[in-house]
Amino acid sequence: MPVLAAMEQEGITLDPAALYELSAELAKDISTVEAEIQGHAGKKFNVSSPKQVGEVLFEELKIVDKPAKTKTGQYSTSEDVLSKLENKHPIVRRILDYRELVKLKNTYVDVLPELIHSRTGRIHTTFNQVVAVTGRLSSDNPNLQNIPIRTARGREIRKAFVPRGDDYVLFSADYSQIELRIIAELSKDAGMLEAFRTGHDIHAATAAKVYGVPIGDVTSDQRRNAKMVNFGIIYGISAFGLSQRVNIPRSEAKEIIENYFVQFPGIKSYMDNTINSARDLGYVETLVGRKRNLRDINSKNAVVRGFAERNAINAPIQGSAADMIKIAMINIHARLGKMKVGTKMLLQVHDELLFDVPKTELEEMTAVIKEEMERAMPLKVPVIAEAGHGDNWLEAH
DNA sequence: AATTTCACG
DNA sequence: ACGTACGTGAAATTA
Repeated sequence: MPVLAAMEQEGITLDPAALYELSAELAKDISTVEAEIQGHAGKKFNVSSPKQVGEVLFEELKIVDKPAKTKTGQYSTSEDVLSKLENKHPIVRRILDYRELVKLKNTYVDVLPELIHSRTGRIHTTFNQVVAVTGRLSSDNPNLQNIPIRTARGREIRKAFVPRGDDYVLFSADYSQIELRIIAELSKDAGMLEAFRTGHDIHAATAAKVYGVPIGDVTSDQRRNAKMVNFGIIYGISAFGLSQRVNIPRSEAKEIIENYFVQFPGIKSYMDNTINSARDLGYVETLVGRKRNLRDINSKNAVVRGFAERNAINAPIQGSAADMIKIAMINIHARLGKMKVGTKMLLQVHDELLFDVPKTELEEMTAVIKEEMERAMPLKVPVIAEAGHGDNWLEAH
């Protein structure tokens, strides 16, 4: 609590001028794209209305025979649906473009500058410690754990988060593949332990095993698929889920998963054991023994039970990573206090910590922060934190 | 107030 | 036959 309170009160500096400029650019692009969409549709309509978008795409343009529906019977126009229909009509790509731009403008660019505190001149979030069921933190009012980074326009927003002054840099340190390292720890799977101990690219190493090729011969497609499988493992994999994400037939996804479990038998048995234990006890535990109750683990409804089973797999993984970074935060905060330095912890984003660091302390802090993150909760495999710094949050990565 | 969508890890 | 990858928060629309 004291660590989070200090971070909340410290806040983070925003460059509002950069966002005002971006807002004007986005406004211009949004009206261009909106006009183009309405041109394709042959009429004006509210492009922000999923209902109206669905009617235009599936009743007027009829771009597909059997449109997907939401659980309330509306046409689904979500990103995963539309991205698969991009080749049906040029309007589809433009709707996705419109959505991206409007999201960024309305959720971040036009809102964050208004939240600069009148006295501190900085942005102050709230970190919630008892919201996420896995033990993660959450951040709200504003949420600073979901600042964009994946698209070009999104990265412009991240650039507006800057150091507290000219003599400072933003310093970021993030855990490398922490959830997969924790699976290696929990499962003790020999192949996964070995992959991390050799320091190989974990997704390439997974692909090499699953596809039966030398690691040097792994293609980018094979690596991408293996990466999706590794994510699937963390989430409690299903053939359906993998087939959706990789866009392959479910039968193919099933084969990949079966082969994965042949290559990593320790993962398979860990998952079976975890679910069986949860059925007996009614809960699962993280590495330091924090529990998540799973009241539906013995449900007779297969769908409900399936959710609980995936929770049983995921919660110890996500939760142990959350425990680890919290321990690191406590130790770092204590150490910074003792050292009487100007470095301040600003934000936590699940596997990343962000700091304001005086340029004079940069070398020292790189060593201290990395060390504390890596030693917070030792595992059977190396725990690696990667650090960077820059004149804004994007460059710090 | 509920639904839909989408931003992040 | 069913409905499905884990965890969040926020905005706009719809009911």
